[in-house]
Amino acid sequence: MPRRPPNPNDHLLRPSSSSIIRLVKSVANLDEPPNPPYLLHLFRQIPTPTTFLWNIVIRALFRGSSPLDSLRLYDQMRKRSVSPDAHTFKYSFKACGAGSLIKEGKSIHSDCVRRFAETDALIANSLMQMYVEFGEIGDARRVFDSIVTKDVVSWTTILNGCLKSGAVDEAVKVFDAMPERNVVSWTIMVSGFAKIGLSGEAIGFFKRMVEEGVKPDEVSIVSVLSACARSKDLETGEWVHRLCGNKGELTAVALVDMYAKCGNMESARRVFESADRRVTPAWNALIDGYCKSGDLESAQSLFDRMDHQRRDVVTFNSMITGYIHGGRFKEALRFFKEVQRLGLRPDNFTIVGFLTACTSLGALDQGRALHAYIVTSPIKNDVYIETALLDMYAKCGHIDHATAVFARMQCKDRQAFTAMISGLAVHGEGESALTHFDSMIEQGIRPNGVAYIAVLSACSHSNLVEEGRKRFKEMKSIHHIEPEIEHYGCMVDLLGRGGRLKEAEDLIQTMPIEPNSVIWASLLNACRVYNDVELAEKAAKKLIELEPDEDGAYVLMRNVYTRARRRAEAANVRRLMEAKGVRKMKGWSSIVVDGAVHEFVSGEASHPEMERIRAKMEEVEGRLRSEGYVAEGAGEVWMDVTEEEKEGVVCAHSERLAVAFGLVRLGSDATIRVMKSLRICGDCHSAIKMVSRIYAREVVVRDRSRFHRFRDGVCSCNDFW
DNA sequence: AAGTGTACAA
Repeated sequence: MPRRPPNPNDHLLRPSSSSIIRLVKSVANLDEPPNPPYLLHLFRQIPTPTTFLWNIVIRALFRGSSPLDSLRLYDQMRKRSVSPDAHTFKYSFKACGAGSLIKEGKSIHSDCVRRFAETDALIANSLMQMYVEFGEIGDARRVFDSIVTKDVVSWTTILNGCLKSGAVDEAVKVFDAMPERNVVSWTIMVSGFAKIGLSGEAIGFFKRMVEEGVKPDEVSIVSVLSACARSKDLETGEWVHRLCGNKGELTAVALVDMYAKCGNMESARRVFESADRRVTPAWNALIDGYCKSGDLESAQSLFDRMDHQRRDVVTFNSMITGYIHGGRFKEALRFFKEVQRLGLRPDNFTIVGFLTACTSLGALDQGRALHAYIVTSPIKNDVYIETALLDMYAKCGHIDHATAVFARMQCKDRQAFTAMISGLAVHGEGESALTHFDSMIEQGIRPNGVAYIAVLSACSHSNLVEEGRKRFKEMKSIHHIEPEIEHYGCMVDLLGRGGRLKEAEDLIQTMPIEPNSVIWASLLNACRVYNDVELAEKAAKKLIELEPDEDGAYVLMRNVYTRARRRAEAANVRRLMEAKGVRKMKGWSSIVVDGAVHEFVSGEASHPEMERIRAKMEEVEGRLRSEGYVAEGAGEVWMDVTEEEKEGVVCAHSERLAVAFGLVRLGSDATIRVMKSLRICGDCHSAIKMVSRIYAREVVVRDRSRFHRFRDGVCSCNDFW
């Protein structure tokens, strides 16, 4: 029968019953899913449909993604006492599976056993598949065992169910016991193992399949290429490429993605350029590859070359994360505006990207606005969004909001716990961080190296030396995680700041990894705090070897000599710096007022409201002095300036300018929130403490390593940072 | 009965 296109006005012609039946059959059998209301409208005009007609409409409806309509039809069929046959059940089970209609599925199952034995593979296979989609592997297994003559689909379905439910050993048993395996069975093994991170095994199954003479199809090729991409197995990827050529647009996409993820952008580009159809996923895979390799220019030029109509939300998401990883947050935020302007629907990936940009910029207000938007939008919170949200609040200074987000999370994974722990760490809440870590382990979540970085840095920020030592030992002895350079860095910091300089030095000497600049800088900083000139000289020498152009070692060394009253040597360091052309890095601070970011650089007077700021600073200085404040500049030199300049410039440190600006422009009860690019200096720290008391203002400073919350003359760091 | 591009913690 020739298929005719559905015409919405056909029903107006009041056709005969037989032509309606022909129309329903043709609409229901279309490859493209029909419009459900239209199909139902036609169907209802048939006075007494046969079981066959009910069946094809039930099938058409769930294919058109209306599984609930399928089941309504099944119910009507029963009410009108039409006998269901095997196909009725097959399609109804599929509809239940597709729509996660668990209750309905079980009830139809019991209807079914009253009429048919489960031993019929036609029914049993779809029933099994339904239980697999419900995640009820036990029920699926029971159905499987009851089938008398299992065909290859029965075996393959239960195999898929085992892997989906995480029963890997069971899956292997089923696979070995199968009397016959086709390309689908093999592909299930390939993708199932790849999904749980065992890409090597996944690739092994593919190779075995080829050896046993089963011809790979496009789905299996795509699966194995994805496994190669995941495990960065370029060699196998190239072998698959030779095996399959680049036939088929899905293969081409998978090849581009595989080469890009393996870091071979030349091959990725070659496949892309020679593909007959450059579909959006292929562009996206290539763009993302350039972003991941840090080549934002190539990514941007591809993006520009792309047909505007072709760009989808994934394209934008890739660009956004690319710019974020490149540290270009403001440009990343511009893509969001573009997504909205084009009327594309931001998805969870977009939201996470936006939040990450806010976190890095310290843009609390924008992050908060997005949080409000999520609540009212159709976007469903997931663990990524929630983790990004809590991280945003923590890093923007609101540890209480972060804690609240965390408490409400339905499923807390390792990343969520780690974000919470490191949030508590930078706020100096070490004990709470350790409690969270312990409760994570109690819940059966195994820590990894990153979680341990968070824990050890929490100990180090809160001066929990013994706890830190204990955790560091347990890391290897209990959790079998080999410490990496970052963990040694935390330990050197912890021991050094805790005054155990000798132990810190011993650790550096005995650690199995070559110490890096972070480690030597930590030790040097500890030497400055505890006035150990000799060890400081050793550390500085190493640091300068590793980073000859950086100013850190010189600045710290000058402070060490000055504090030890060895002025000649301090001056010598200064001369050395000048001779080598090492320049001091200028720090900056920023503060948000009325949604606008204001940036301040030490000693610079470029801000348009500088007059008011200067007046405020003079007033503040006056009040500090009358309260007995003396600039610590006499003992410690923090800036690269001469003695005469010293006090004046210390007073003009960027964080002081930002705080003064906050006093001028913010309401008298608003918290002053400042972000600083470097660590806060000791002098500013004491001054801001007093400001918080004299002006009865809460001041929060986020510096390079942690938060300082100043309230009533006290800082949350307890002067330890 | 199987597959495909983008995300969070340091």
